[in-house]
Amino acid sequence: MTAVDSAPNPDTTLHQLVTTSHGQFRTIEERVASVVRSAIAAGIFQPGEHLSQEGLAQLFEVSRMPIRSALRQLDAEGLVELHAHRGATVRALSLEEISDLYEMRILIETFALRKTVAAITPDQFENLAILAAELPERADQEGWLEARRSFYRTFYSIGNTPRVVSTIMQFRAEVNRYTTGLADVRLHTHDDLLDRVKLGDPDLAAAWLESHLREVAGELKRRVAQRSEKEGPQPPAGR
Amino acid sequence: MTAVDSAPNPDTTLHQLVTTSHGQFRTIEERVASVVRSAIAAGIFQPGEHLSQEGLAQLFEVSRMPIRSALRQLDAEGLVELHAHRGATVRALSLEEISDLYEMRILIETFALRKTVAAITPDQFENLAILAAELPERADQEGWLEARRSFYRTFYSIGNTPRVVSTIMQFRAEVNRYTTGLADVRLHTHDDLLDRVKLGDPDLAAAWLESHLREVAGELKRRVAQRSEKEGPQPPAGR
DNA sequence: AAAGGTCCGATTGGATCCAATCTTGTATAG
DNA sequence: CTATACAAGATTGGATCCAATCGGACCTTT
Repeated sequence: MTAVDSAPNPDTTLHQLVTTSHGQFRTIEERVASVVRSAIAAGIFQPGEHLSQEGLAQLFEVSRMPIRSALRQLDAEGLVELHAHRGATVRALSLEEISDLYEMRILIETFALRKTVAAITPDQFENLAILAAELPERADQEGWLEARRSFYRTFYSIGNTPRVVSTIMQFRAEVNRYTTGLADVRLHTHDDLLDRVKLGDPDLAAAWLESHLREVAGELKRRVAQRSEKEGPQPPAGR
Repeated sequence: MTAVDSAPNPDTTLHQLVTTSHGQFRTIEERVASVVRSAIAAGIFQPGEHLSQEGLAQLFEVSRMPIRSALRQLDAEGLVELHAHRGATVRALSLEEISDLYEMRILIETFALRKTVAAITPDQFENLAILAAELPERADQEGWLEARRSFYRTFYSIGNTPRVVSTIMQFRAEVNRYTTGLADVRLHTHDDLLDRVKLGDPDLAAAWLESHLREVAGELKRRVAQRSEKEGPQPPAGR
């Protein structure tokens, strides 16, 4: 129950996530993993927060077993931290780790973007443009985050192997919960990206992506820095 | 039992792994995950092979539950593939995916290596030199793979955040099982690496690492290609 | 004889129960 | 008054049992 009560207000959103996730998964653990992943991305479960198996089990109205499986998976994905006999906490990233994550994103995503630009067909481009056009109207809605994930997944899947795409999506998932506040900036990011892709120059597109990611990382670092000095100086993240 | 019998001969090695893993883990699932990870890296469990929960449970003489948790974790790490109600198989990488994995390794590891070169102290260097000197004599022994893993982990931990190190180790773990045959080439790789690090020039060290990884990747691709044409043409990896 | 459907065995997913470990509060000794 | 040791409660790890799903064999039908 701590997992539920600790969320100040968006508790309703959490229940929405749980209830709307019913018919779309083959097993319960997949359902749980997906919902908790989304909840962490949306900031409903905040970094450092303790997630008790019993609380989640009551929330989903299932036993603790699929919860455990889901947490194990999220642990390997880097979203939660599991300590033996002490339970799970939402992983908190230090300023330096966020910075590193963005550096790695720049390296991998520019590598992948070049391939995408080289491989994309007019049909695929049109399809992506439609998806991008649908995104703004879903903003602030419940499926927003998932829709954006889906867009980038199909985008990078063009010209890249599943292994590369999964790495990209994992990095994105890890930083997502820190970027939820910058929605105003990122509303037409997709259009900007597609504009560069349309030109067909891999170097140009890669250069734009790098500067864009660096910009976001900078703003993020600024925000985290000023927040941490407001809450008083404390080591990156007490364990 | 299929999991045991299918290994033609190194079956004994598998039992060695299981028996020698007794006192060093806090929970059974950690033990299982570690042993299976090593077994996949060593080629005892071969790509595409089916791993039954019951077989592994009998092998470790435990219930199926810690097996399931361990498999879930290895699935998220990319070493096995989990299909609902159909069990786990050792993930088989296509030629293109191996290539991509090495490209990503080049990007991330050169990034990390520059930081290591810049941050390393004489004491740390001496410590690593000792570890590297111990490696050749443990070759072909049982703890060889783990010792090498440990070396690279401590190496990259110098000057880099845990998040970066864990990404590197994950990539390494995924390609390890395809590189077990090239031990002759990689016996003094560590010394070569340390030589470059000793010079203190990040660019030089990064350039060497890139060419080295490219060389290994090339040999790997050649080997996989000729093996697949010997076994007859077959799609990358049937599911 | 080939194609489709149905039934049964095998394997995995989920629930309940028990054991082990950690945490917290309390009491006692210094 | 502080610090350490002990003990009770809570939470997680592991085992056993039951249910759901998948695969293949056999049979029926055209």
